Amino acid sequence: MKLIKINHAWDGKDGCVNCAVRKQALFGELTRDDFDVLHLPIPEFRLSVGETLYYAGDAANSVYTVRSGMLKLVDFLPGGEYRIVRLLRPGDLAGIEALNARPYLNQAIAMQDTEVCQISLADVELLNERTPHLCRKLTALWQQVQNDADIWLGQLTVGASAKRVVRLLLYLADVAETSEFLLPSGEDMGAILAITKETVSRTMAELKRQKLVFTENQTVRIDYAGLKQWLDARS
Amino acid sequence: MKLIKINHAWDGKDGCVNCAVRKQALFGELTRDDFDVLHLPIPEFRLSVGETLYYAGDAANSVYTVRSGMLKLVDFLPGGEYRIVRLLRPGDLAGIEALNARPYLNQAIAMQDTEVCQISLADVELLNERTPHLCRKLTALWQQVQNDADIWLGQLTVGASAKRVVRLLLYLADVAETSEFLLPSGEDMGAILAITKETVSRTMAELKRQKLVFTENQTVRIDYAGLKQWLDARS
DNA sequence: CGGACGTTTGAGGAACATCAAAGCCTGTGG
DNA sequence: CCACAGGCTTTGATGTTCCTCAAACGTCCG
Repeated sequence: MKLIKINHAWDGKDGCVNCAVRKQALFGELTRDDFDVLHLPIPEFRLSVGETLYYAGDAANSVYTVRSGMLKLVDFLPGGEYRIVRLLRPGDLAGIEALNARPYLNQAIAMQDTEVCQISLADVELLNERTPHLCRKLTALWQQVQNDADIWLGQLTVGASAKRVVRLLLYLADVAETSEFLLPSGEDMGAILAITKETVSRTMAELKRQKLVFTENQTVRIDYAGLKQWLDARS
Repeated sequence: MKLIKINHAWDGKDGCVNCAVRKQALFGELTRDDFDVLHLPIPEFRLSVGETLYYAGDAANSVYTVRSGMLKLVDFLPGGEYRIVRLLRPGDLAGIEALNARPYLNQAIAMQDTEVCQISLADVELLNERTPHLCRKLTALWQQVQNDADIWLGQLTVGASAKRVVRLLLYLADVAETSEFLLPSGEDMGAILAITKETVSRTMAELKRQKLVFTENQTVRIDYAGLKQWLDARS
């Protein structure tokens, strides 16, 4: 793996303290002094679309805070198929299983241009002994994992394929906090929903015909309320 | 909810310290002295098949360590369908989302006669300030959640229905650590795999014909190696 | 301009859901 | 002890959904 390492002018303590995603991220509840414990500067990497941050089974020495962009966590099945089990957005923590000294469970691949901060296991452990803040934040991040798994399992892999597509669109709008966002490729949507890209395409075409979604290039705008109603009508 | 409360002769500190599932469970890494912090005795409940431990949306003041039996975590969908998103076995922690002051995410229902210990949020927080052991154990338990979610998403909701059934049987054997175990009802297996109970029944019938699984009453014995081979043959 | 890649659309067939009825345990009350 | 009701499972017949395969179309880059 030879990812591009970024060197900011503000590398060092102030960079972290003022980080735009710090509130949501792992270091969200640390005090300014806590940062003195860390090995600074924190390495930061930039990934382009399709690049892999780590592979399933890799020895895990770091976790990564997503600063911008989006990562997909992918399971490859014997036979070449793949399944996307989670999406990571700014503030999320990738490779969280490293905290148990386990190899990475899945492959992390950038779906857009993405920036991540690398946090070594050693730093996490140092901080953990120093302050209870980190444990609280960790718990919150794990909770997020469970929350997502719940949505994935309860809503995105169940029922008619059209419903799944609509639920995914609503979910993406929810996490993006806007009804206009970058649409994953048909194949990726299929890998999230456990349906084929052709079925995704057909469903999207139908939704466009019904004026519930509008696309231009990669970006999509959805009629959030309309889609919710569409869902309720066939539940 | 009026569950049956159990009163053991050994209620108190010794009961916990000597608990059969303590090593895997939340208190696994506590020292004997740590127990002095707790409000003892720890309340313990017994649930019969079908009884509910808590409902989705209930205010969550406790987590529960499963001592024996099995719980299912269930999502109910608008329309009466339901989906099982996780199974909890002895040593697992139910209601883990309570640790973030969130209401319970799903309904917990006993699939067999089941015993649980109730641990109040207050106790967890007391311990957490006193010792870093708990945080480590919590992290391990959250990891388990992620692991399971991964298996669920990657293996149990993907591919032909027969493959899913076989993967579920192998999974159940793995967690039970024996190839002979209590078989969930057809409807429950369907709710885990996102297929109908009829399809489950047909698949099981076929596997019995092929001498890969044997049932008597509720218990099932599987030809573990045979099923693995069966899976590999059609991957 | 041409090639690679992702999307769209179509036709056909397989897999699974649905509906329905019969069979099988289990517990209950006569 | 047997009869019977209720729940769960089994099996069958039918229909729909969605996957598969295939070809055409569009878009991005060299």
